[in-house]
Amino acid sequence: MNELATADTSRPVQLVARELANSSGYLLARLGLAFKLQATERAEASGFELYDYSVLAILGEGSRETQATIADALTLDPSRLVALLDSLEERDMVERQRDPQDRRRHVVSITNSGRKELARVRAIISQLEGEFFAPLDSANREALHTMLAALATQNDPRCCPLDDEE
Amino acid sequence: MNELATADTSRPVQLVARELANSSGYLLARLGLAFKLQATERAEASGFELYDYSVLAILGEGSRETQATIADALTLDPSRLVALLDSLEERDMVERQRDPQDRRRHVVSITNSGRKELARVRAIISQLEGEFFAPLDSANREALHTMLAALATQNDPRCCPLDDEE
DNA sequence: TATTGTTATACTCTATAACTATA
DNA sequence: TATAGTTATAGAGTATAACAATA
Repeated sequence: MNELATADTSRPVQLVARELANSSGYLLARLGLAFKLQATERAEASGFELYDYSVLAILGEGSRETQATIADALTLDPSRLVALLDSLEERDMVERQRDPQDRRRHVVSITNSGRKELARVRAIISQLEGEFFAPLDSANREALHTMLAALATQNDPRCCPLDDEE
Repeated sequence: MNELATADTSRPVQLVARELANSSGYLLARLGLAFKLQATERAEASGFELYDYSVLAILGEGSRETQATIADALTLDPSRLVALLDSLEERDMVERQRDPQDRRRHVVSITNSGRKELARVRAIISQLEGEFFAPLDSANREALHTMLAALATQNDPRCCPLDDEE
């Protein structure tokens, strides 16, 4: 139940301060949060946590990873990753195996079922992106992405190390 | 102390999944959060909470506001606003007065001292923006802002109702 | 002794619900 | 009875610290 929808008769809609709306940083933060919330909402409606997608995406690309490297890539505390992997493993999307070389390590890999589920979440997020960026035409969307990538590269090189073309 | 800085010798830097880095939504969320964290950090280093800036910006523009309208503009629960205003009032940046028309209401207004402090935070955030968006030249920065405003308008019209020029 | 993954603890944040004073 | 602002309560989320197994 959205209270904003019911309040529109009682008082005029309060606008964000112009000063903030004129700030690209503010818009960036606001839109970024909005996108994340919507992505979370849709993913959860289909039985995924948003982090599930990140984990599956990493495992779907790279070779088999150890928990420490996954946590590192996600900038996530290893202790938080445990519950995520427990859940993914219960649902047969990933497998944990002891590394014979170093029996302290768990080698995590994606299962066939996990790849199918990855395709499902990918489609959900992709659909959302289409809607979210709909106000921009294709050329502008590409220009936006290039600029965001440039900012991300400065902000955290781990994000977009080389401007490699898709 | 950033642990990433100390770990660079032990293992190769883990990169974000390409699939995520290629998503504009992901970059938006990541950059938005990064900007907010940096803004929070700098503001707090100067004795401000980030919300202080929002409140002061609203009061600095509009006429005198009631607590409900401020909370509405910030999409903040009125109960959370109380502590914010308490703090601002203690520091003589805002004043609360009973509305004679309706003694349940508090009319909140910015003080002269508050205007000076507003100028200070504004400068801090403005400086950060300059650094954060430095990878883009002036024309691109403007193009980016226009696109973000278009997205914000779709996402929440309360944010940027008309594309009014600065 | 140090490291990997795991579990337990404690703390912060915030949403919700009660409460008061006015209407 | 309903509303504006305030205070109190409780629950979620998470960072931190302890832990067991292995190196």
